[in-house]
Order: sequence, then C-alpha cells, then structure tokens
Amino acid sequence: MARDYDIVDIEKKWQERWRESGLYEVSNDDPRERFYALNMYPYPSGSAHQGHVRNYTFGDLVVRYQSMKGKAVLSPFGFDSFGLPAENAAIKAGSHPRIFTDQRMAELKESVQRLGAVYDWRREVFSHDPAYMRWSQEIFLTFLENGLAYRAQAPVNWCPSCATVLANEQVVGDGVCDRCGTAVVKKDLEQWFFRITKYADELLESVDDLEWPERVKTMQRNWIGRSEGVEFDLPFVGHDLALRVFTTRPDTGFGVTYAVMAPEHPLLATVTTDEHRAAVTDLVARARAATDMERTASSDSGDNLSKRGAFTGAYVTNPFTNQPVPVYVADYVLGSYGTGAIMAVPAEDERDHAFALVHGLPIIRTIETPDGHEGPYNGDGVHINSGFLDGLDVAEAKKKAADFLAQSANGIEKVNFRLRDWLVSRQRFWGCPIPVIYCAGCGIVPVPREQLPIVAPDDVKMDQTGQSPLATHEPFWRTTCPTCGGEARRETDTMDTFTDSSWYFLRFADPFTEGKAFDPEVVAKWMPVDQYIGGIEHAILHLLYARFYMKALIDTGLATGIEREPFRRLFTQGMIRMDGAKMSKSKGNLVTPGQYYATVGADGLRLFHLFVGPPADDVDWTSQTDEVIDGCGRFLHRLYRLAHGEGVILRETEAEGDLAMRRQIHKTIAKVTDGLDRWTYNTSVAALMELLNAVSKYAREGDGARRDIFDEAIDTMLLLLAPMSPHLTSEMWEERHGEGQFVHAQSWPVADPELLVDEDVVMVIQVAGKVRARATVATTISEDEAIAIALAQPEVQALLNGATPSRVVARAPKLVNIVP
RNA sequence: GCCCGGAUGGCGGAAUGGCAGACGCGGAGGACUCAAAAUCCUUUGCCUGAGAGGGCGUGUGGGUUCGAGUCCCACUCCGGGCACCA
Repeated sequence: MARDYDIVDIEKKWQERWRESGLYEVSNDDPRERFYALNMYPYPSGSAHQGHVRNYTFGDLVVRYQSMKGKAVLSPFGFDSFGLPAENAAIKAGSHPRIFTDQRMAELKESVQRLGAVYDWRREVFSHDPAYMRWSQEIFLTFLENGLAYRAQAPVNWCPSCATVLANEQVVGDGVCDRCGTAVVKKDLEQWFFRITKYADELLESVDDLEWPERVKTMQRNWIGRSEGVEFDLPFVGHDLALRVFTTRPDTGFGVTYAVMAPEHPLLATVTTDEHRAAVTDLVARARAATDMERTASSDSGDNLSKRGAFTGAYVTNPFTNQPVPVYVADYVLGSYGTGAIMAVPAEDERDHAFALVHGLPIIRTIETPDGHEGPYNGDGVHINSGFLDGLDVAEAKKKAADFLAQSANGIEKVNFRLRDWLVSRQRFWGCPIPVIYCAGCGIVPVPREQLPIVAPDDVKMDQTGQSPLATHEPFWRTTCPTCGGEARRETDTMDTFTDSSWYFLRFADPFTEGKAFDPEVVAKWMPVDQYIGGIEHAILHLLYARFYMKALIDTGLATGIEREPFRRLFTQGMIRMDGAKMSKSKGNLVTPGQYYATVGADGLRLFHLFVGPPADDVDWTSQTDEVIDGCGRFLHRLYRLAHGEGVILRETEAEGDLAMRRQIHKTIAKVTDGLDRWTYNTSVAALMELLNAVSKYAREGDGARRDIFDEAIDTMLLLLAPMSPHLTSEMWEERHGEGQFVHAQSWPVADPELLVDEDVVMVIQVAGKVRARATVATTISEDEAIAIALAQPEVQALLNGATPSRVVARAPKLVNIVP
C-alpha cells in the first residue's frame, strides 16, 4: 500500500502556518473587491459542540472560497461575553463572572482554531472589554441625546419571594422565577427604553428587499405586526369624557354591543360607578397579580373568561346607532396596545363572541354569513343591519365607516404595531452599565464622555435579594453630579446584552481607530455584511435589534455613507438533533467534536457537515452518523492514495477517454462552484466524490491516464476541496507544488465552457411518455434528424405497429416523445 | 386558530417540466488474508419472472401538459414560528 498520512500532524502543522502567515488578516485599504463574511457573535459557552462545528465550517468555507475568488475577505471573530449564564455560574461558585467568561472564551477560541477556521484575530472584540464597553455606552448616550433612549415607568417581572426584579430570560416555564419557582408578578418600575417603534414602518418595509430565508422574513413581519384601522371616540353617557378605541373593522360598527377597557386604562376609576367599584377593583388587582401565562392563556373556557371581566356600570354611546352600550373591564384587552380600549363586536370577533356569551351580551350580525356558518364570522360578505352600510362588502364599508367616524366621532385612520419599544434595563451585574447619573436637582444627567467607560467594580455581591447587584455597592453608585457637583446616584442597571450584539459587526470593520466607536469611512468600506451565518434562534430579536441600531446609528450621525440594512444576505443553519431533541449542553446529549479529530480529522468532520444534507436542514445525529463520518474520512484517504499514484498507470500518449475525462473535470468545477454559490454544499461534495470515482477508474484501468490530465484532475480536486477540508488539501498542494505554496492562495478554478458541452449525448426515446429506447446522437442534431432516429428504433416500430403517430415532440438532442 | 416550511429506497439525501433514486451510509456476494481488520471489485427501489423482460413507484385525491417528484386545486400528516395585538 502506498504511504498514508497522519491527519493529526498535518492539521497541527497547517493551523500553525495559518496563524504565522497572517493569510487571513485583511487591511482596511485592501484594493480588491471586498467581502464581509460573518458568523453570529457567539456566547462563550466553552468548547465547541457540533452546532458550532457546523456553523464555523460553513463560515470558514465562505471565507476561503471568496478569498480564492480574489476578494478581500473580512473574517473577524469575537464574543458576546456578557450574560446571565456566567453570572449564575459565578453566584453558584462564589466566583466572578469574568473568570468563567475568560476561560470559556479561551476554550471556544481554541475549538474554532482546532477546526481549522481562520480569522483576522487582530480584530477580535468581546463585549466585556472596557475598550468595547466604552463605545457601547457612548452609543447609549448618543441615543439619549437624540431622543431614541428614554426612561419610563414599565411593568417588570417581579419575584415576590426573592424580592427582586427578573430579566425576561429569568422567567421560565409557566411564568415562574427560575431561582425559587415562585410565580412572577408585574411591578411598575422606571426603566430605560430604546425607541425602536420609531422605525417600525421602515423595519417592516425593508424586510422585503433582504436576501434572507423567507421564514425569517415572515417572523420579522409577524413580530412587527402592522395593522391599519381607525381610532375614534365613544362618548361616555353622563360624563364629559370619551372612550377612545382602535379598530381594524370600523365597518362592523353597527354590531357594537359593548365596549371594553383594559385593567390598566387611566379612565377606569373615573367612570366606574360606586355600585360596581368593588368588582372592578377586584378584577384589576387579580389582573395585575396574574402571571403573563394566566393572562394570555388561550383556554377559552367560559369559566375562565367570566372571571376575567366585570361591568363598570358605565355606558358609552355607539356613534353608529346612537344607542348606549355597556362598558366592561377585561384583561383580554391590553393596556399597551392601541388605545387600551376596544369596541366589541361579538358577531364578527371570536374573543368578543366568547366574552359576550359568558356575560349574556347581545350579538348582532352585521355581515351576511355563508350558508350553515355558525359562531363569529370574520370573512367577507354583504353588510346587513348596518344602516348606511347595508349592501356593501367589507372593503367598501370600511372606507365609508371611516369617513363617517372622521366626521362624527373624531375618527382618524391609524396604523398600529405589535412591536413595542425595547426595554433595555436589566437588574443584573454581568452587563454593560448604563452611563447615566441621577441628581436631585438636575434630574437625569449623562455621564460625560471623557469619564467612559463606566466599569463595574469587582467586589460586588451578586447573590442579593434586592434590585440590581450594583445598587448594593455604595462606592459605585455614590457619586457627584457632573452638572452641579451635588450629591448624586449612578444608574445601577445594566444594558440588555442584545445591545452588545447590535453593533459589534461595525467594530469588527474598524477595531483600530482610537477615539471613536469606529471610523464611518472604514465601516462604509466593509458594510454591509455580505454573508451573515447563524442559528434560526436569532431570527427575531437579535436581527431586529441590529437592524434598528444600524438605522439609529446612521440617523444620529455615528455612521455615514452606508446602507441602512446591516446584513445583505443571511443564512440560517439547521439544528443538530438527537433523539428528536436539540443537541445542547443543557440537555446533556452532546457529541463532542474532539473524538473525531484523531480518526478523520477536522477535515473529515467538516466534510461530513457539508455532505450530510442541505445546510439549512436539521441534522439528526443517529447510530449511522459515525459511519457517514467515516465515509467522509475514507474519501479523503482515497484521494490521497490516488494522488500518490497507488495503482495508477501514467502515459504520455493520447487515448480514448482522455477528452471525456477532461469534460468531467470541468463539469465538476461548474457543479461544485454552483453548489457553493447556492448553498447546496452536499451536492458539491457529491460531485467531488463522483469525480474521484471517475478519475480512479480512468487512471487505474485499461491504458491508464495521460499524465497532464491526471495532474489536472488531482489539482482541480484539491482546489475545489480546499475550502471544505483545508488541511489535507494544503499539505497535498505543497507536496505537489513545492514548499511555500498555499492552495488557498490559488485562484478558484474556472470551467472551460467548451468542455462543458458534450459531443455525443444519449437521447431518450419515449412512446407515450415511457422510455422505450435510447440512442447516442450528436449534441448538434436537428429536431428532424432526432425524430427520424427515434422512429427508426425497432422498439418504437413494434409499439406503433405500423400506425402513424398522432404527435411527435422533439427536444433535440435530449429526448423524443412519440404519441401513438 | 393564523403564518412559514416539509413529506422521494432500509437510512441521509439528488433531480431548469424531459431516463426518479446522483453521492454517501447500510445490506448481500466476491477478491486479498491462516484469520480478522483495512482495502478493492460486483450488486442493491418494490412486485413478478429461471431469464430476457414486464408491471408498479416520489404522503392522499383531482387537474394542467406530449410528458409532473417538480406547476395548479383540495386534503392528510410532520416540523417550526406567532397567538387574546382589537
């Protein structure tokens, strides 16, 4: 047997070479066409698992492929290093989150390097680096100055047992505290918000232009949730007040038989009559105490609903009918959406219908239902019982009703969004401190920029039952007002870690500039990200927040001359699953990559992840998986042995089969390239396997291979495989072309168009759509010639039995279909 | 409930409206070996047939087409997202 290789040695050697050579360091003034490839900012969770391997295999393939295509590729790496897991681990161990985080960052970094993924490590960024925090905080201040950050009272998650505020992520399962299991309730606290709703329209509209997976785009659209309707007044009977409501169905106004206020509605106490006050107060108290789960539970049992609504004793006048209708309070109406009150149309709205049944409220149909329809109907139809709207369809009636409300009830057409402003305050320690100071005299005072970054001290007790850990550290929060010099108090909340991951890609583009977050000119050179790669779990929040940041940074002048969308193309990879569950550390079903490095190497494991199926699909890790991984390793060994001439017969003379071999080489170039461009990596790998099979046959059987064609075949395979399995291809390329030759520094091969077209082709001859014969014909054959050949086939003659075909379809040179 | 995906051999999967099942895994048989591993070769959708061959076949039922895994309509099941947002 020909000599074989030691994959562990080879991978070690090349990983060192790549580190030393700086092959993937890219300068900001590189004149080549730019390409920004980016994997999503990872949370440093320690050694890489298969999900990481998959993610970074795809990312590294893009980097090396685009680089071989002659682009200046920006390939940075960093860590989303703030966050709860480190804080919780530190509390448990009586340690500091930084210790955990730094260690886990080192582990993940080591893992991606062991995989052979290459980055420009000079650009490394991590969220808890004071040099990064400085700019995270400055961006906050800029948002504050521009009215994009504001402070407001908001209901937060409160654990009565721990007496502390919880971040959303700490509320688990059925709305209970993840520490003690107590039901979480809402409590109003002053919180910081980012005004993301200012961009709701733009965030929604520009989704259309993104080259993103359709389902991610849909999820973004649903989350933003735009709806058009009318806002108008329902005047209270006996008060000089009106209940303002929002509806998308003004056309159903004649069917309004009651109105509903949210428990949080500011007018509720005023309009409630004394007779009903006790019941209303009771309901409001229970709504506030209810967990989100209870309140939004969609169990439409009448029992449940009856508890959740109460009559206020008040009436409003329906402007359509001029009749009074009762006003209820119910927690199925949200204080935070629309006007916090609705007109209820039980005949045409499911929720109103269910509520009306329980409370014995009248139901008046205003739209003719299809035959046999029962229950609420929200489809199109002709209006009935609707005065001036009778006979109109929904679209016509909406328009007319909106006009009517504009004249008679202060109606205005209004667009509402499901999207709320982004609550960024977190009562946690391991995050970026919010850089403001509270002064009794001056109010909210931004920390002067020259005092940034505000970094939390190390000696903070995190395991507190109270509010933010930083609030227990007096030397931190006690300060003086930068404006008046008086006693003041620092903000002790930290920012949501999603703020850190909302601009890191800009810092990657320019981590070198001192004195600002980034140089807008440099950033404009690299942005937008050409290929963003990550998990589907970030389909909504991270991507939405980063999109918002980009727009806000442009509008506040921090970024200029740059596209308003940060990520031009997005690819979301599938999950790794085992026994139906997502493979994850918390589920304890990890299959670590380490065990494969000794057998098939990182190269073989990478090849497996590319080959196992379409990159976007989930991967089921089964009992067969190890065999498939071995198969990928086997392919690499077969290539190596063939290249080293095992069983190969070489000749200088020409022979039959030479041209066919060259054709297949060039067809493979086209196929692999197409697969890489279309993210169908599994087919690219398959094409390489096919080529290897063919070359093996060509070189080992009969007359053997012409030397130059054999070399062309091997070199082409190495080039095409280089982005997938970079170590072995590097080693083999160096063996073949000499010390100092990098396969990844070569140009990506280009298929010769003349070799993509065959001289002869097998034409399929069908009778009535079934294949009955085949004939080898020239590619240039005419339709008439094709038909003549087809009709001459004995199989065709037999089936036609002398009859004249009723129809003959020719698609020369591929197919002729004869219809008897 | 609404929205988005998906369904192809024993398995992962391939296939511009034109030979369904490329490629790989697994299986079967063989070569090499004292033997095994490794490697190599042959074979492998299902039914039928000794064989040549024939028939069937891409979740179900219709449709368009000379021709449908692919396009259209209706449905079933599976996965995911959203869900009192008026």
